[in-house]
Amino acid sequence: MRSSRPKPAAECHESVRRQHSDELAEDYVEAIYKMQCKGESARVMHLQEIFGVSHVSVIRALKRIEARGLLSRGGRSGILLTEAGEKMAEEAAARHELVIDFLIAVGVPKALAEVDAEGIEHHISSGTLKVFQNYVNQSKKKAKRSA
Amino acid sequence: MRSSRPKPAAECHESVRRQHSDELAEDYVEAIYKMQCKGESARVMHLQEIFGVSHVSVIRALKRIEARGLLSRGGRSGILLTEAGEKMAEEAAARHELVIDFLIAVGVPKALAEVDAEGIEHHISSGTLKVFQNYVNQSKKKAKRSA
DNA sequence: ATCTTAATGTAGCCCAGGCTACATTAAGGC
DNA sequence: GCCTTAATGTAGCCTGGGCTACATTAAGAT
Repeated sequence: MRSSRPKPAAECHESVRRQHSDELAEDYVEAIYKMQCKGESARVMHLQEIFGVSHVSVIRALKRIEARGLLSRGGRSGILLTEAGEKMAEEAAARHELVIDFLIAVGVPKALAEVDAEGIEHHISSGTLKVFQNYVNQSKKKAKRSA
Repeated sequence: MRSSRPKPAAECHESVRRQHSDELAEDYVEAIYKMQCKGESARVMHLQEIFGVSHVSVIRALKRIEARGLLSRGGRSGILLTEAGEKMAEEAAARHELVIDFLIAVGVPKALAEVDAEGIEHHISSGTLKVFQNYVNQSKKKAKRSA
């Protein structure tokens, strides 16, 4: 907190920023989570590759995400998700999977579905997600029935 | 090459930026286009309201979009789309409509579909859009048949 | 013609998220 | 024990997009 800051902003754009920032945070915690699930400890260089950005960008993102209490980096022991971070990661991963499954269910080729899910997963309301969920469930039922 | 480089960047993030910037540009030209269709000439204050940002942000966005050759603002005669701008607007509007129609077709309530379409329309590949288009067409056919 | 006001534009700041270039640190090889 | 190297971290710059506060301009009222 700069002490010289007269609290400049109207509140309205706060939410926009936050949302934007959430996207990035979710992508990161999700990636870290997946690596941890595979037994690997997440490293800066891995994330750098995954997101296709410089290690500097990764480090700064991690700092911001750490400041939000989603992870901690104790020295070089890699990156550890906090409980909140894990929760976010699990939710993000679930949403991600759901979007992919949904896209596949409506006929998008798997590879494309995986790409597009990345793009849209952060922009879908919970209401629409529920619809997606229903749709996927229906599709599965139908598939089972016809099998 | 160090201090003398006014064009510092590696190319890789160019595309990311461009894409991001495209989103905003599309939203603007689409909004302007719609107003023009209704016979109104687009004004800064309108866009300000539509996007819920300050007029300053609108002006700066318009400048950047103008610099990209998508519109021109000759004095106070309002904002005019160039041919390229109109083309972009039409495509964006069509995509927008398609996404809404698709969401509705899979069961998302209309109001929600309209909100979510805003969020995701910029992140959907042309391949997936085609799938959406097919889906919508099928739905319409089905609706007609049962009618 | 002047005055007021609303619309537009400018100046200047903040933050996020890119980058490069340089600095440090941890590990391994010798 | 040193020396190289790869991973990480720092400094500093850019652009985009947000804002407030102030400046200008176009119009309408008087």
